[in-house]
Amino acid sequence: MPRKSKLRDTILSFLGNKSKPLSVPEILARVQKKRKKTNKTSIYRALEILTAQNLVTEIDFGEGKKRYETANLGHHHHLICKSCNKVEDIFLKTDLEKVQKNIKREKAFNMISHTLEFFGLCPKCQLNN
Amino acid sequence: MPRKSKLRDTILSFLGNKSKPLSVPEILARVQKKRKKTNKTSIYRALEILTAQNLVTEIDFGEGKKRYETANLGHHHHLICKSCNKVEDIFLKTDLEKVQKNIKREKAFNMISHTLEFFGLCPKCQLNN
DNA sequence: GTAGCTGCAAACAGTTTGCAGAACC
DNA sequence: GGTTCTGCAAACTGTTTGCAGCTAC
Repeated sequence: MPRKSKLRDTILSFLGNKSKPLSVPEILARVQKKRKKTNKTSIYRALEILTAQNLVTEIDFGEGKKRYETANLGHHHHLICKSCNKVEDIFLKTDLEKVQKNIKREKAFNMISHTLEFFGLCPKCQLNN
Repeated sequence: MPRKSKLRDTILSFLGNKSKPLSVPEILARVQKKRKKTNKTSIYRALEILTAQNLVTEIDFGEGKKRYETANLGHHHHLICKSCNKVEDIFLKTDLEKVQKNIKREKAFNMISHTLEFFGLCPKCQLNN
């Protein structure tokens, strides 16, 4: 059983202030402003535990590194601006329920999860062009 | 303008034999069976050109490395088995046209692209449990 | 001959592993 | 006191960069 850990609490508070999903280097930089000697290894291990506890969700925007966000928002997707990199959460009403059911029926594929991210230009960046 | 390149032709032929989308290490291993001294740098640069020419598509299954497949199948998604790692192509009839239109209308977000991958258990692996 | 392609060495970024010491309960 | 957490050093993997030599046209 995991014990109380100040580091994990700190990370959770940063991910809670959700500007956007944070990468390990970003989390490390923020944590080190409070505690200089914090090590990246500890961040990786803390995130591993938080993810296993379903307190944090791992996402991947195809940047070659993972990002993390609090899980308490529930299942959702993201609009990622290719120009300013802003990330907006988006909750699909019907989601992909029907699509997944069709796949299960037609392919006998037992669905566990899916990833769905949208890339484009946010309203602001559409103007600056 | 790109010239003719034996390496790019070789890579294309491997991606054409599509077992599943290949990563750079996998492509390198296959190419080196034919030409031992082929360098990974050349693979990366060849793929960069092929991607720019829209002959090859880059995909990311969240493994910490990119994968590549021929673009000639057209836009599609993947069913990835979490047990045996088999990858099956899937073509969604309606795709996400409607979803994307709604987002554009509601959020004024100008959509460029999206990623959508499904993870689960293939029929075979459902039995071996 | 000149632009593009390739190999090699080195660097770089994110991530993982092993071990010793500190913190928790 | 034993288990969990943390820091540090080192390694590992995928990717990028600079430069010199080779190839295609």
